[in-house]
Amino acid sequence: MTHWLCVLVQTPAHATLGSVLSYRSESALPPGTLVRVPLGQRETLGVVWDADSAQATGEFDPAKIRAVAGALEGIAPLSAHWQQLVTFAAQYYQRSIGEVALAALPPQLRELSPTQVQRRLARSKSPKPPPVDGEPHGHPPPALSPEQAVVVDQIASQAGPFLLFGATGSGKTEVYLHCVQTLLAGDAQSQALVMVPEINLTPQLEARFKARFAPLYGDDAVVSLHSGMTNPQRLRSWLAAHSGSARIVLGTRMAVFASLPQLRLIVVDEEHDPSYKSSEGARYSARDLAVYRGRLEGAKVLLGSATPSLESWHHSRPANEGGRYLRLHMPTRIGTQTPGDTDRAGLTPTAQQATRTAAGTPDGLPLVRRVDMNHQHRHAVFSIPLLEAIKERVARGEQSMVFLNRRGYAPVLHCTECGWKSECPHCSAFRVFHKIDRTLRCHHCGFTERVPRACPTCGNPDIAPLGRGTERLEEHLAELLADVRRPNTASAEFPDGEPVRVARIDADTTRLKGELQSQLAAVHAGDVDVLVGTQMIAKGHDFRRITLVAAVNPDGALFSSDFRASERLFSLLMQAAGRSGRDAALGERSEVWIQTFQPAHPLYAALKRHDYPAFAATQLQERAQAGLPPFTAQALVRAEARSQDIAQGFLNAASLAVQTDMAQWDGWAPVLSQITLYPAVPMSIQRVANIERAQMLVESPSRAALQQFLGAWQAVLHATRQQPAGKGLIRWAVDVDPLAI
DNA sequence: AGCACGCCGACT
DNA sequence: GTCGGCGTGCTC
Repeated sequence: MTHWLCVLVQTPAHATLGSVLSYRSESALPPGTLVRVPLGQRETLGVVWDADSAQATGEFDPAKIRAVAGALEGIAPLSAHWQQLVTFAAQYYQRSIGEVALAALPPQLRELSPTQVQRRLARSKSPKPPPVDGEPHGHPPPALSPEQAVVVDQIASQAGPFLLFGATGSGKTEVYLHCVQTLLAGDAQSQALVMVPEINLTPQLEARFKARFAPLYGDDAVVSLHSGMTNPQRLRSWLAAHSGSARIVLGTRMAVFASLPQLRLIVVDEEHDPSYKSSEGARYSARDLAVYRGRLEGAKVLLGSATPSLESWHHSRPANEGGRYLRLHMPTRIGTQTPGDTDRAGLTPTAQQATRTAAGTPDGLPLVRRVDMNHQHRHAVFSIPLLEAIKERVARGEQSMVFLNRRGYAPVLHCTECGWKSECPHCSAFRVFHKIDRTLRCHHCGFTERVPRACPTCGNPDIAPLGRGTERLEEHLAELLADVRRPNTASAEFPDGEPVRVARIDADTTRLKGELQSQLAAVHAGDVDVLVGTQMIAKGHDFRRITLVAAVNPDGALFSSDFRASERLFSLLMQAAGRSGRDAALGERSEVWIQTFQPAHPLYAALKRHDYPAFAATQLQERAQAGLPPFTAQALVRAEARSQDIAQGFLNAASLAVQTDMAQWDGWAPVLSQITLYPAVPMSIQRVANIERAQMLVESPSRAALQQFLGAWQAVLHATRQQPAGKGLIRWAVDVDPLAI
């Protein structure tokens, strides 16, 4: 008997071809089945979406329908829940369903021939059995602190979703571990998904989860899923999760689409982190999809952060005020056992005690100090008191960390004679001076040239760096500390102690795989006295000997045109503060230094009190008054073209067209009346790699209205592209809930 | 997006 | 004489 099937295939967003194609098959294939299908001259991976329904053939000429080449044997169909997640994501983020579905599968499933997939499948079918001696070996899980115990009880007894608002060092990870452990122990099939924002954070997380769960469930029970893995590794992890043999999946945002047939718990750590929002393809928010997926599958969702996103904070207001998440609070830092000299690699999970520590503040949080730069020498990079404080740390054998969110030596090179600046010829941005290899590098398109010996326009040899990045900061700090010696412990070679060691960690020093881990290990081993870096070092890493964290020049974000800039700054500084004094023995004298020209700014005042709730309250009040998210729903339509006029012209034409069309459609007036369409404007970096970029903001007080509108606008945008206004347009894309405008 | 077909310059 | 440049056009 011939069956008619709808099959999803990967087709580009702008192809006239849809992503749901009709095929026939002699055998019945249930929805969710992975199949190989012929498409033009090639054969590609498809997912059966619907079988034997009227939709399966649609308008398409039945004579042209081809037969599926075959199903991928041995791989169970993707669950109805997974299909629903993909359907929702495609609809919400305005992409084709085929694109979302196929992008959610491991690349090798697409690339490999069915026989190759079979071979991989057979190889992974021989799992090492978990140890059978019932009693787990290794370290017993640490006792929970009273705060952790309360939180764990709440999670066990309530439905969620939960927002775990816990200070850095309050033991959120232990709560995750505990919840996962309870879940797995109570249900022999259940699976948990734990997400972190960055690939860099997965190794420590994996080490910690494996230490806890491999003795109980075997080494294969914990798998990772992130884009830093090789394709064979990803396929292996994916198959383990899909078959149910992996009980815990750890990963970055892409893991939210993992096939987990028995998913019961989703953890989103550092839920505020912008990395959860995808910035290419379907621009999904893995955090928001996690909440949707949890509801869909009946899995508990636990979002954790010391500085929640204002969206999540708002959603976790009391239920009688309309909150949808349950807010759980852990304000206290947990005392840690002084690790002594054995904790060198810093990778060993830290044994925790349920004790409060005496530290900079009553909750064990570091003291925040503001340095008024108005009272410092005009061009001082390091204020005198900060420099003294760093020297004190060196003298005591403690470590300091200095942040600057700008890599390279100087953001611009400039001619003192004619005013030439190191603009990128392909982008509307300056090329950054990297002294280490004497290059000018564009951080947007990658265009790199050697630094000219003299000014390219006037020949003046006197071209100077303007501003500073981490490279220059490291150099400058090394000069300032040149005379300082470390305390003389054992070295006979340096009677007065060795020179201070300044190191730098940023995207430039960690380009090679494994570099970050080895540089972090050097910091942990005490080989570094002062660490200079970008926000890369602010996230997650557990430094035990750092007692001073300094933000040299954070003011920029206070006056940014981006309404989310202060939220990000607050969160970054709180995270950075969290790096200081994690060792209880040193916690007492741990400090965070903020150099600022705005010492009285409310953001810094709230930071000093470690008072996120107060900061969030004022921010939310401002957002409400200004009609910004989370009180308004936003979407951006971005267009790329050879000229700015074409990009903007396309957007404005599509905007006009949808408004005139929609005004005549029955029943659409109420939708349109809730939509605000702004004029097209150039993007903040207008030109990248010689492509002009423009965007248009769409706003609505109603998320549902915005969704309806965007869905209908899609067709108009496609049509506009065919019109004269679309001539010369390269591409366009919708970004729902954009993070930067 | 792939992968065809299709019509013009430097090579075995 | 062919190999190959990337310009349009189609894929259930």
